[in-house]
Amino acid sequence: MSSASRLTTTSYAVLGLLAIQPWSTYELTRQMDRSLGRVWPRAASKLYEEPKKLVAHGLATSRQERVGKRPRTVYAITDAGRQALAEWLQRPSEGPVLESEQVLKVFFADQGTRDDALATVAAARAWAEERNAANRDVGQAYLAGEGAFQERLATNMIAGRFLTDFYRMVSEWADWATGQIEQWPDDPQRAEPDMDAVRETVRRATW
Amino acid sequence: MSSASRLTTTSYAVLGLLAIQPWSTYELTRQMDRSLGRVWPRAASKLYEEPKKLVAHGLATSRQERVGKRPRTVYAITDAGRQALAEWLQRPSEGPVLESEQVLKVFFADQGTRDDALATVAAARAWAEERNAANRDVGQAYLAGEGAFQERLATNMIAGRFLTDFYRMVSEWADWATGQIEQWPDDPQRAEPDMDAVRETVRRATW
DNA sequence: TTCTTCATGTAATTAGTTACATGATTGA
DNA sequence: TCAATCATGTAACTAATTACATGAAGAA
Repeated sequence: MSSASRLTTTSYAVLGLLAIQPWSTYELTRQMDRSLGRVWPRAASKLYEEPKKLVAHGLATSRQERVGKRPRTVYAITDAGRQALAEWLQRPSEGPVLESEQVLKVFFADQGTRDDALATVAAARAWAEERNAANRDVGQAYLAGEGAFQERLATNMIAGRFLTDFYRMVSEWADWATGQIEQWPDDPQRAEPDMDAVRETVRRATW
Repeated sequence: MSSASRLTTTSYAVLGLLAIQPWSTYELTRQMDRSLGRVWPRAASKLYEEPKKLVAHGLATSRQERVGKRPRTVYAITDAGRQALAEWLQRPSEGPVLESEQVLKVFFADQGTRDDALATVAAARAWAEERNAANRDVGQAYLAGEGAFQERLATNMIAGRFLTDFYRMVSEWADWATGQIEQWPDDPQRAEPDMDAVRETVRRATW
């Protein structure tokens, strides 16, 4: 019995990190902040829970260390863990899930002011630039031979490129949206749709 | 007190729909499926809960109708609701949240086979094409003058364009990734990073 | 008239977050 | 030596999901 509850994608995300090397829980949270969290964001406290589940399933082992008189836990993957990870990699995946409060607000922009809408897309642009800069720094570190886990560069790059493309897309969309909204009158309810832009958008959606 | 718990972004998403017109709960779930759900996905059952909260806060009213002898509830926004919505539109928003099991798997692709990785990116591409087709159909309906809520086209288009751009980006990324992975040897652990591709990616990230 | 799908919810469960507590380390 | 930050967790809470139940309408 013991069951220990089903493994989720988050469990496998942690398991994947353990496949690289053993980590203490805190180190796992650092990795989440830096890399993994961009495509699978979870709160730090979750990372204190999930490895226990992996241990209960026999996919990881835990070892107590101490720092001063304070204990800490370091987790390592088992052979069964590597096998479970490999099986997971063969299974079909869910498509991307996107949540954007900003786009949601743009969708309802006619209920607010034109300036609200402009501020919202400007915030989206700022967000994209900031994320992009951090992401680009990682890439540059690799180019300089300073990236952590150089041996993982081939896979890292493909995921990193996804982020680069995404941030760039958000930024370009924000610029385009700014241009559109600037053409609105003060009361967005009276905004006339730019039919040329609609046509161009439909064309862009036709590959 | 009564408090009725705090309003979340999901509450405002529903409130925004009610600002367009009154809807029954089921109709709200339809809208989620069709439009809103692409940027703020929530399960149908949530849409049976949230409007009650809006009513408790005085932001909406509910009216019982019947279909046969079966009752159903139709919600409408109040003036206070419109005001709350307008205030929400002025507030700062969270940036986009992206979750991708597929990119996660690519990140750990060296723990599986090359074919697994190819299958995963192919699935991402298929997902993007499918979503894109549905999204494009909406745009084409508008062009044909058949879109629902033509008066909302100006705002709809900006949100719709975000989706178009996103699906396109995913699809192009998947093609690029396929080309990269095809160069890997059978065992992805031995994959040599394509340094030219790294350089090009860093350049793309430099605006 | 029965089966299927559409429609309208409620209940049970869970995955995840926020808040809290506290020891260790560093540096002003 | 005091404050701030890094590190290590647990507890309380909640937002959201899945599962379930059932009536109505339309199709076979």
